[in-house]
Amino acid sequence: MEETTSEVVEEYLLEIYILNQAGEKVKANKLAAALNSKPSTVFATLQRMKRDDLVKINRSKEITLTTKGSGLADNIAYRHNLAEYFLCNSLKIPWFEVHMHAHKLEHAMTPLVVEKLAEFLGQPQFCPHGTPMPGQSLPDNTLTLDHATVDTYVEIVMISEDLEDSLEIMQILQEKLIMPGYKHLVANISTALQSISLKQNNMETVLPMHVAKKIYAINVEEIP
Amino acid sequence: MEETTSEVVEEYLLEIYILNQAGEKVKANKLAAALNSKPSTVFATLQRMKRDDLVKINRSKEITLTTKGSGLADNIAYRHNLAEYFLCNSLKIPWFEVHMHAHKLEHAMTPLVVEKLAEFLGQPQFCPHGTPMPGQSLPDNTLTLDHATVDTYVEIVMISEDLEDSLEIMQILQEKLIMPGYKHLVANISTALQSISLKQNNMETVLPMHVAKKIYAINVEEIP
DNA sequence: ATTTAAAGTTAGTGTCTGCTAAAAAAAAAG
DNA sequence: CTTTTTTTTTAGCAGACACTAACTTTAAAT
Repeated sequence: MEETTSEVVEEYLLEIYILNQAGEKVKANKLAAALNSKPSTVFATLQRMKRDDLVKINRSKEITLTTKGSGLADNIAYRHNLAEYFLCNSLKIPWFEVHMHAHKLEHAMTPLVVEKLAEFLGQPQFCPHGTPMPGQSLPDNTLTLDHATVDTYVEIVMISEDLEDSLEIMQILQEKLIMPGYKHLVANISTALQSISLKQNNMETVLPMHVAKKIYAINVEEIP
Repeated sequence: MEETTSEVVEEYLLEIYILNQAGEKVKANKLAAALNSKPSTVFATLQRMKRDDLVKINRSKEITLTTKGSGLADNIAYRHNLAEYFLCNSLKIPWFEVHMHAHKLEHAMTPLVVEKLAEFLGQPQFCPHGTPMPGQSLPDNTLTLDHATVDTYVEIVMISEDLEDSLEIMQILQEKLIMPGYKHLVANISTALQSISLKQNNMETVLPMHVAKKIYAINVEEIP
């Protein structure tokens, strides 16, 4: 009956969950990079997680969460997003860096704290970076910026979780107002340079495609 | 330069700090009981802490914090008290149980979170149980309830940290309004029964001396 | 002061989490 | 279809933290 999940395993669960959400195939290798760990360490931890029925690994080494693992991951993600919301909106910690602070807090929130914090915050439905809380989803017409069309206007809806690990990128996004709710003109897309350029208020931002791919938006009418 | 303190060691530091504050001599044995751990485990951990210059142990086995350990403990205690204040006043988690939730959070608060949380809460000077934040202290005329005088009125100022570990006791204290700010009549002191009885609003509470010793109060004029 | 009880210490284990280095397997490239 | 590169896995090691069981020292009690 004793089902305690260690902090390390919680981090693995969340990372697998996030990579999953992003539609990527999760391989041990990628996990090691994301978790800043060595392949052999990841391997060992995954063995334990397999033993504890948290993950499954198929013949082609793809890692998926079991029902049990998925349930836990859901909960961890919720705690993470709630913490981010609190840090950003209540404590006014800068948007670009709430992720790392929430990452510590998420493992320390008891069920009662989660419940009361959600109440306190007014049951937020999205984290400050636009990630939907469980039960919520992004609009149907959401697209990633690498699929945007030149000369259309987009409204940012979400920054993918795996961009959040890079403080440098996040800081630029904040400076350039590439944040949920803000509208930008898709000024240029260069296949040659593999980049997309956004304009807002005389401010131009050039994003490499691999970053643009991690940013979700919807098409909107021209800014009034 | 890498000076990371594990969660376990942080708990040891805080516990030693608390027992110290209560004026008790800290011995490994008492620590084991307080930390819900085995003597041999405590011994091993203390060795590591000694190695890392966090504690000193003298010939008569008394454990004291080094300057380094004391500084860390101060900070941990501050995080703990800040967390309690937040849980109690912002999240409205019941007074009697905030301790255990704060106990988890205290290890997960980054310096920026501490700073911003303190700001958000308006730089509180006492935790919900009356423990002063660093820089603050209790009134000069503070006494523990085992030294109260019959037929005088007392105003509770602080519940000692080590009572907080007992949910049962804390729940009773809350029910009987034996909380900072509340005034009670010292109705009776029985040396035979080793107990003290408090009265407030037709409500009588009998406390054993060993509990009364952990409750701090000041003498006040009769309740109007 | 000798006995008894309590507290401290040592020895021996085990799990989790990390690492390096090397081997095996799989995928990519020529 | 080999060769090269990448990924996975094994093996071996280490530190933190937890335990039990036994042993030693210290303190308490008679």
